[in-house]
Amino acid sequence: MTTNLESESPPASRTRILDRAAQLILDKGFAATSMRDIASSVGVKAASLYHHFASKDEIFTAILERGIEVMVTAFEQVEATSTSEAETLLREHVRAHLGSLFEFGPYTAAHVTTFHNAPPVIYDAIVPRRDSYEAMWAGLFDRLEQQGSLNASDTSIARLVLFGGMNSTIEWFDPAGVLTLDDLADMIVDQFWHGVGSANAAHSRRAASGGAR
Amino acid sequence: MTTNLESESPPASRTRILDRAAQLILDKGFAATSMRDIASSVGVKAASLYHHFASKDEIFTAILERGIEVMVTAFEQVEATSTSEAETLLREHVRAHLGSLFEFGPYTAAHVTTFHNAPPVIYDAIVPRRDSYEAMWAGLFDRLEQQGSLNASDTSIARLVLFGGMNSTIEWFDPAGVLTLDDLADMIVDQFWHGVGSANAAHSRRAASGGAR
DNA sequence: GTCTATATCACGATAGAC
DNA sequence: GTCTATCGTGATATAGAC
Repeated sequence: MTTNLESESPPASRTRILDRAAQLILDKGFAATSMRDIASSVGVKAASLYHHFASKDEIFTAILERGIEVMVTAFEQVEATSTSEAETLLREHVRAHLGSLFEFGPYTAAHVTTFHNAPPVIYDAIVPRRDSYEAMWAGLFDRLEQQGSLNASDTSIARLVLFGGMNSTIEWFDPAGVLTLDDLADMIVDQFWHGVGSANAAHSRRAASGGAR
Repeated sequence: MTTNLESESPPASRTRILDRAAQLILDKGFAATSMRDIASSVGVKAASLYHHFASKDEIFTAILERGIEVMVTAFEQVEATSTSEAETLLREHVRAHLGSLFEFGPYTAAHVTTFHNAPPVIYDAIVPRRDSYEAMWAGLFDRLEQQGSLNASDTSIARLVLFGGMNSTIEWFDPAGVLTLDDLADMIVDQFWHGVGSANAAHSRRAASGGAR
């Protein structure tokens, strides 16, 4: 390596600014996070941020985009290495999404918690990318359904409810606790796939193919 | 009735202010909603709001409290009229919670979407009430588990994931569409109770009591 | 690339007339 | 109970020195 200056107390790079800003926005929300807050967290004055970004909106937009990028990358990585068995495939995707929320910086978490009331200009700019990630999951669910692996009366709603459950974990799950993200993914997929109601109590509606549980 | 003055264009009552404020806060978030915004929506000037509330924080706190109050009332009403069958009871509770989100003003919806990054003072003031609502659900789940109706490896996590799924509906469900809230509650409980994985694909783990699905 | 200084504006809140 | 007028503060953003 020709230089090692960058290894200690780096100058305020775009990445460093975004890292800190994303954490603040996750904690306090976008509107309540000031440029002075971000600058202070980075260790510079507010005016210096404008050398790296044109506006506060641009910082927020970059964070939301990065959040999606993390999720998309995680999804594609599973697709590239997956087995064909339905439940296992879903488990890997759920684990990957949880990884996006907890393991790759605050970008995805900030995206999930703050997107829905972002300023309209930002919201509209991000929606297409967000839709494209959602389309990946919709495609996955379509495939599972066509295989006969999925039995929901409405797969879109089943997917959205699963998503809501996954995304809510950032509000209550502590990845440093006794349960690992693998454990959590297992529990979520178990619940989604098999249900948690006792078979005894519920010999109801779909008393079909003499199967499991 | 002795007077009917109050039936048209009422003076800015506390309730009317809170109604409008809750809707704005649901849409834009607390920090991005100004007293001028609220006043404009009510049809008065900002200074007039201070005749009814001491501060913006007080308005927000009142909205968050009312959101919980709506949920608690809905929960208690189900408890007071419920049958004993586990799945039906859960269905009624899920329907009641969805009703709180969609049918009783924007209070509960605003609570769910904006609470997590409320200013610390407000957050701390609301947490106890929020915990008491959560305790009601925890109690319900404990009862279901002791009956043998619930089969989750961790009932708290099962409950939190269900909650995440329910609460996410305010971001994507349109109660004016083809599906009713009853339909939605059915789908969510079906998914939670029975799972949506095909029995064929998943004769796995818990191949227990020759039951349903 | 970061700083000081500042322009401009919107915010929450108050005072006091009506 | 609502208004006009305003205070003090902190917001985003810019200008220009270093």
